[in-house]
Amino acid sequence: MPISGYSVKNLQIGRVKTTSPLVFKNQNPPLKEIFMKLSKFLVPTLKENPADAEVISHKLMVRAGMIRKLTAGIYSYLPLGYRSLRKVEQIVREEMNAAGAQEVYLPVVQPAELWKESGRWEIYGKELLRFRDRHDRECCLGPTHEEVITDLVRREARSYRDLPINLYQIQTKFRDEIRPRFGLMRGREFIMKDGYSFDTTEDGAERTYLEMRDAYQKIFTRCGLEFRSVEADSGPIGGNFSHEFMVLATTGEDTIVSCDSCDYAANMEKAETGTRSVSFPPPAKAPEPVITPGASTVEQIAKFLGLKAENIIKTLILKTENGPVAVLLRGDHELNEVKVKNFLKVADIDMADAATIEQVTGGPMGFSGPIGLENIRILADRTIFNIESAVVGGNKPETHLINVDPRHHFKVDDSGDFRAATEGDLCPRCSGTLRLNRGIEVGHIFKLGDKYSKAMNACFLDQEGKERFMIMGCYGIGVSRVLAAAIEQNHDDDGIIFPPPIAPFTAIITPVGAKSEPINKVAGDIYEALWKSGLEALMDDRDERPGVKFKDADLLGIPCRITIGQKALSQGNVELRNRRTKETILAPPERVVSEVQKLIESWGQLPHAE
RNA sequence: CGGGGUGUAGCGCAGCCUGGUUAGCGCGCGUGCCUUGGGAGCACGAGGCCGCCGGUUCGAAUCCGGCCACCCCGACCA
Repeated sequence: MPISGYSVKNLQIGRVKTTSPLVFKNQNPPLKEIFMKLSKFLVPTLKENPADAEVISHKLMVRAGMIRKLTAGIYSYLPLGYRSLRKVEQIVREEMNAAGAQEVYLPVVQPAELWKESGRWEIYGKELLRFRDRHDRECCLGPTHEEVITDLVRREARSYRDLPINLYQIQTKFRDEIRPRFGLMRGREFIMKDGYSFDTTEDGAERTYLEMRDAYQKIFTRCGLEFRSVEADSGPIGGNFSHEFMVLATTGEDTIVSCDSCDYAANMEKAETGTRSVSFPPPAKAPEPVITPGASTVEQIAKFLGLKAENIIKTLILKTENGPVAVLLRGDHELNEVKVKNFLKVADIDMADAATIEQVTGGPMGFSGPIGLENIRILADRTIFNIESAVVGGNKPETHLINVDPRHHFKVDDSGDFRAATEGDLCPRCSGTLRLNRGIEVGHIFKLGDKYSKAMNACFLDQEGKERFMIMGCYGIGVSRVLAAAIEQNHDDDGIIFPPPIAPFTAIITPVGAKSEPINKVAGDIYEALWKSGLEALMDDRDERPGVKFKDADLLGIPCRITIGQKALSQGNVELRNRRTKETILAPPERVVSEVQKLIESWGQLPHAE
């Protein structure tokens, strides 16, 4: 049934006659949005969870009618999902523009030649979807656009006068993931904002990097998300020029490490650990072998000898392309492979197999120790030197050594930080304590240096007329993943709780109870008033029972629900309900706009739902 | 790619082991009545190449073989 005062006829009244194709009249609000009726909107909500969904954001997005799967890792966005997606896009766009970046749109299909030039045709692996066109030319679908952008800029920017330049696009990417999962979180086709900067100097590139970092802070703040920017491993580039932006959510796949008293934060790969050194007297006893039958793991040895894992030093034998190395770690700590890789400057690290261990140590797997270990480089995590009396492997079957003092009883080649950070570790920057949290990576910024400009000969002439390589940076945001992450972070048992800036609508108007002319009239008036003040409202004009409307409104996660029913209306009021706090207030219709505005403004001050 | 699992109505599932009339159930959908503040009730109804191909059999959703798709764990990766 039509909302009182609104019919198709009214729609015509608002139509602007364009007198000339050169005259563009901007309408606010856009014409068609004046008719946001749920009865006409494709929002197929479901009561039950889809069988193939594992994570909450996937379940809720399907149930709320935001997305539908076409095939593995590939989704269609329905009107509601697309509205939210475009909100995220728009925030990204505005902040990128404000930071001086320019929007472009690059091809999805790319020629193999470019990828061969950068060397990635061979390196990239099977995630790069390759195919041939009718002329049998090799092509691929763009998983990222370093090659294309570098090619563009090297052709068009020849002088330092053309630089710096920072270009970005918001576009569909394709990565043929081995196992797509978690809905939008790890799809094969996804929407990404990728940006690339070209500077003339290292200093300039670093300035651009910091500008992008600021822009990213603004973007995720504006999206209404709780996030951290964390230091990430920047591999061969070095320095603090790789940051990941993580949305905090207990369901996140990544672990982030942050200090509880300073602003240090890093991902697990990068996270350093602080140490205090402990002093204790020289050893009173000499190492002594003990027979440890069948006890090869740290847990077994600790149990067998009746001590804690932290009194044990475990000796890991690793294989690298430059031969095996030994790494000593405290029994309760885990290896951080990236730290070892970076320290040794090697590309590959693997746990050694039993045969290699026997060959290197002379003993079986599970009984390796540093004493008597020769012809192998030994790295020690520095925490082992705080163990006064340690247990180590004996390099013989069923044998360990006790009473071992790491400072006196064996030698190591290098000591340093080689372990994974753990909850409660000392902060590497201050005297605070490290905490571990789960997060979802939604953005990554990276200083590329001249990796691509060198490979693809992207040069410019400097003031002296000398040819130099451009210094690049790249900056990604998983736009579709932001949406999923927002839901992982903001939901409850009833459904999604969208932060207002990325909600598909700000308010949903829910007329309930027996149909009556006054209720419909008020609903229509409120609807019009909200749109006129720039607040996007969805009218639930369906002929459904109140329970159905309430459940759907909760599921969709629209921040504010305005209920118009007989009871309150007889007192001259309508109800406004905050999706997040579930608080309901009464207000007369003419105050609805200001109350909705108030509700939205108060949103940021509240703690997040999770 | 290794291991495990599932394909039956739009969605969620039972039936399969032990072959046998017309393949069921819940939700959803259509019509009518009734109801109207948290996913109501009653009645009637529409909707199925039982994933695909082949085999066994008088007879296959059911047994056998092959293929395809999807899901989970792992490895991999952003």
